[in-house]
Amino acid sequence: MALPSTYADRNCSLARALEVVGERWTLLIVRDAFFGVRKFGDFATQLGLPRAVLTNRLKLLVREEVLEHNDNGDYQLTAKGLELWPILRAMMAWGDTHYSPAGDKRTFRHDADGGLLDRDNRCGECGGVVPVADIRIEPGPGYVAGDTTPDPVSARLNQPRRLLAPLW
Amino acid sequence: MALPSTYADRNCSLARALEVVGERWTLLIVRDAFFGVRKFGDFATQLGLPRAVLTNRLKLLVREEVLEHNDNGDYQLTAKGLELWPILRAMMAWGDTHYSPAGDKRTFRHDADGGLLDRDNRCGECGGVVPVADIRIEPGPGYVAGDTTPDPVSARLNQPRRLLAPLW
DNA sequence: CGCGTCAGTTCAGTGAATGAACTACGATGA
DNA sequence: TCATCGTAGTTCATTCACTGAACTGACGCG
Repeated sequence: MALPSTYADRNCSLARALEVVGERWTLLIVRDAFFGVRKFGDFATQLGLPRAVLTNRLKLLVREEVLEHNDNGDYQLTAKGLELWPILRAMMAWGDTHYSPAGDKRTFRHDADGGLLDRDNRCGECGGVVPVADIRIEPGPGYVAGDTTPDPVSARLNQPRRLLAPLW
Repeated sequence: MALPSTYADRNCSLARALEVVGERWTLLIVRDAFFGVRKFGDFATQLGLPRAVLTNRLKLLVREEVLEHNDNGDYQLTAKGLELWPILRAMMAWGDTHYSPAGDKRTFRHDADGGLLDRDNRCGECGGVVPVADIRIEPGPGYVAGDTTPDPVSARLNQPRRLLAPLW
């Protein structure tokens, strides 16, 4: 979707955004990066996508400065990448609303005071807008235990944890 | 992306949402629906996508109850489809921020009082959250005139207009 | 009846995704 | 020094989806 046969409408910032994060797997990779995944192998394990595709996507994301590939081989979100959070949040919210009748699959809390976050990242406890790094994610009422592949990466991801904190 | 080879992680509402709106073209079709496009031919003209692909995407969106196909052949957003607005808004905002140095390509205003909307759809004038149907969209500072194909559908879309109001 | 328009369908060609196997390379350790 | 292991990719044959152009079928109009 990205480079070959680009979207025609240059006046649409949506089309431009989709050229970067609109391809299959890309947003899931970014989501995993928010959840603390940083290593090639961990992305591959957790997402189960072909390694060749992962290579291409990571290259694109690094080229577009959504991720940076640092010296010890880790892929980490840049400031530009962190700004994708509202998109992920909106998509998860829509998916939860319409495809998870038992309730949200994940809950987001303010790590400092445990307050629930609304969909604009505002804390129900202290009322402030919580920066991404201070968000704690945990399984929500709609979470189905045992429904994930029991790989060690997923196991860690499904523990309550702070966003962006490295997995290992 | 949708049915064949579905995303594995059933506990991720993001993956579930992406199965519906994550395929190439789908979000652009939904965007056009917000902008008032309702007819097969107008989607095809405006997006320049192969008609076979358009057929598939519309079928999927109707099956998922994002659009409804009413008796006179129009495709219109359902309530579930309208709830995709925050996703579109977030993506357009990100695209504008990072790929439109001259400013936003579109501005959103409260049609009643002309107040600028922030990224949560709150009106800068009256302070209320504006429902989608009361949003007026118009070319913003980053809009590049003459950069779109001069088809009649695009021409109408680039006039200031209310969201959801039919094109014709 | 003849013509144009709209809404799709069909089809050959191409490019990307898939899955499995393979390679390159640094760290460990006998 | 050399074998072993884990990580990070690459390669490749197959499958699948997208592309673009042409075609079909239904409806409206004069």
